[in-house]
Amino acid sequence: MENEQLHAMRHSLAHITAAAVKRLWPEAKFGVGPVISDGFYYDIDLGETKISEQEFGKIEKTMRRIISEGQDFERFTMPIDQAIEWAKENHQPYKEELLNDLKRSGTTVAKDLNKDELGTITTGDAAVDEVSFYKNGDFVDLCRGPHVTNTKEVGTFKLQRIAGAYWRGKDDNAQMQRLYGVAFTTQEELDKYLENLELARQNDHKKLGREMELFFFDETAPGMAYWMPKGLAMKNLLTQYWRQYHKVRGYHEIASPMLNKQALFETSGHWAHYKDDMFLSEREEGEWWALKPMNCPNAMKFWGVKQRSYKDLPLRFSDTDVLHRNEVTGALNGLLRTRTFVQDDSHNFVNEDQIKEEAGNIIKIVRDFYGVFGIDQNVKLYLSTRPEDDFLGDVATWDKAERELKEVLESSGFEFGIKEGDGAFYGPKIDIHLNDALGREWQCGTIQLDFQLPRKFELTYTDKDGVEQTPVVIHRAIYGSLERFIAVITEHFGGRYPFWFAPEQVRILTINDTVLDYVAEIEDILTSIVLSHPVKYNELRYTAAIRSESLGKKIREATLQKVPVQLVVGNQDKEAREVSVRTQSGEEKVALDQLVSYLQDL
RNA sequence: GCCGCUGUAGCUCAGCUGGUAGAGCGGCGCUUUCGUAAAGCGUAGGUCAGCGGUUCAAAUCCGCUCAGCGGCUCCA
Repeated sequence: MENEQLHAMRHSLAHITAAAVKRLWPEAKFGVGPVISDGFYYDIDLGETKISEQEFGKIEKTMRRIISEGQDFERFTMPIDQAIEWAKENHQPYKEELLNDLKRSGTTVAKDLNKDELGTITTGDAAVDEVSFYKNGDFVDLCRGPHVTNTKEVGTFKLQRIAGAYWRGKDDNAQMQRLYGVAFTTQEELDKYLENLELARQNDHKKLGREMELFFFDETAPGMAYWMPKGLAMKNLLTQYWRQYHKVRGYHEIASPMLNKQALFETSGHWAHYKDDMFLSEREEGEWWALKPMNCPNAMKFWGVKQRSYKDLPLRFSDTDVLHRNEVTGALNGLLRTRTFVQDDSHNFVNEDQIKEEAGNIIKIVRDFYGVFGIDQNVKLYLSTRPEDDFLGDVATWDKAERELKEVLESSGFEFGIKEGDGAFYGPKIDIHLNDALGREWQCGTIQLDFQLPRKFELTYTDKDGVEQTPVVIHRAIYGSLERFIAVITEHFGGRYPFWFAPEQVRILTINDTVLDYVAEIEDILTSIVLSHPVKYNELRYTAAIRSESLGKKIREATLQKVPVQLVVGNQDKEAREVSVRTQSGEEKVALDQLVSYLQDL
């Protein structure tokens, strides 16, 4: 198989990278060096020495020398205890840790191992008797393989970047230096890959946001977007569609304070967990107020404000209030990760028997919303199940809920994956992921069951037998955050949004000033146009470029700003009572009295 | 928060091993009224992210801080 060969090439390059690093820095201690999509990486601990990109040339040169030396990859095995001795003698503590895990559990995959035992020394019976090594030249590495037979067979590669990475993904462990490389069979493939990467960067929402005048950031408000008129138009349109859609499906929109005293979050439990990530203000000694980082605690208040009956269920409170989270600086990323954001939130109160149907209803909303943008085939859904130990509630309830969510997913027609143990401590969840331009996955929509929050707020309803019961809450957001959703669809469409969603849908381009009266006439028509699908009362967004510039320049500007419909207006058009319509698919003449229906049919 | 990189005019960028800042676009003014991706001329913009240090001299070297990007961790 070609893929297996490419995998072996990349894996071998990881070893060659490590071998080169060892030649340059003999004291290097190595972690793991796996294959990833498009390439490979190797985790290296060089103590105080920091590799920077300036050293890539030197490392690559050494790698090329190793490759040209034509070293064979030789596999051999060693008894496990002897391998541990080898790691000790060669001062490879990370390998030693991996070997101890192998000996005890037969695996080095951290999540399959008992946390408390991770990396500890093992006594007693071994889970594996011997382990395999690969040797190329004088470089020996613990490895399952497979590899190419000779270093000359590794194809073409390029070191890409260096980044810090915690050993075994735990931030209290040592931070290693992760050296990333990309690798392909041929130079053409590598060039193509780098070229595509460059093209993907053209679709960066931060770049398009500036060019299309959608939003910007300022260093006095890190992680918080400023919305320009065109960007705000999109944000409002998302909300408008959301509001129209939910209103007729049994959702009740609410709004609540943006600032609460700490007591609210103490009740919800967030104070203990997330105090450090909240924006706080100490109004009086010892009295803290917090900008709300999520809507749930306030949403709970709406249930508790009056007596509730089983007849009220399901009861759905939706809102789009502004939230603030003091995300760590390193996590911020344009609109993809902000400190101020709006969730298209809802808290649906149900009883346990209604979970499945309600989750099914929400999945249908997901289908509709993502379908409206034509991206329902691009989503990836994940079911996250009960965490190993850090969870609340009884296992039977969890199991039943997980089973039901899985059934909902199975009948949804969406493909989905399962993230074992990745659920929140209060309940299982379904996440909806979308890719950005660089192929990174971002969680957008989410459906989270919560068995705990209603208890914390002591919320109850009276069932038909007159007994007090506790409802279950489903936290759900379809877009996720409006900010992130806009980022993702901007990158998905490269700024060329569907016509109904385009921030500037139509631009009139004049040829000279003698048509200004005709332009006014056209503007009257455009002002009257209201689109009705998929969003009702979607007033047409247009501008007129009437400045004394060449037509070529006006076309260039409108095209760069990705305005989907350009109306060229000159004397010929004026006399013929028509406009020259430019779209991505070409150009055509449209009679003035046909303009409304033409635009409404786009 | 951690690791690496980056920060020069509104934008995109140039500025070699230190000698005290430049271009194109954009803005403004004048001219031009033009038919499908950049009209012409002129002009104004910068404590070179900020603070401190080394030096006769710092955009350039060093330190700290801030912000952004790529990863790691996190993501209620």
